[in-house]
Amino acid sequence: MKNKKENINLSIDFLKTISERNRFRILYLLRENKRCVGEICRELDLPQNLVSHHLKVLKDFGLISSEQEGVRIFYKTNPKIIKKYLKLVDKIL
Amino acid sequence: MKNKKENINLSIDFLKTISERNRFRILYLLRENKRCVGEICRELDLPQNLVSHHLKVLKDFGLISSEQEGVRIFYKTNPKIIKKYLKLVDKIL
DNA sequence: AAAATTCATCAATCTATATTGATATATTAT
DNA sequence: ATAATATATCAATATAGATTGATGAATTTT
Repeated sequence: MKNKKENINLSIDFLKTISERNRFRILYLLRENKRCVGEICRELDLPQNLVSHHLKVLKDFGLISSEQEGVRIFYKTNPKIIKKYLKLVDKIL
Repeated sequence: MKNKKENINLSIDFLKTISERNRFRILYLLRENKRCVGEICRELDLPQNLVSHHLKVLKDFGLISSEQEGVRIFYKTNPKIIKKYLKLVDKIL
């Protein structure tokens, strides 16, 4: 169990990560099925480099994971991790 | 019950509102006792106009409320409303 | 009524970061 | 080996919004 200040900072970082519109939409899109980058681009009508960038931010925070399948890379979300952070925020506020 | 798109936008607006560091700290500070603006400034070591600005953002979103007492204005948070929005986010993601 | 205190508001500036454009890397197909 | 496809990365720019500085409005005190 971390201390209060660390939990506050962690909560803020989490909230900043998911509050960006396109990242939130990506998480929403991935909540059911895994998708490759190109699919995400098409579904959300966003350029590839932008989607790659947001995927990296989400992955760096541990909210999504990826697996290579041939030339494509599929991303999937882990709802349990998201729930864990939401609970932390709920506990603090 | 609103439609999906509205709920997504509402969630994003909520997350943006609380993810700003100083607003998060204000909410954290107010979660127990009400405080006047000056107290918040002193506790968080922030200038008065900045605190007023963030209080307005939080109040406009309905996350806090205020009551005048003489020359001072006390703000308090409503944890139930925050919980309601967190639940919405949890449902969507 | 004047001064002091508390808070709000507005315009200007600063800052963080989202977006874009160009390019690199890796895998598959021909 | 070359071309084609899919994704990542990096530098440059754009933009949203946080912060600051100055001022105004309201209430209380003297």
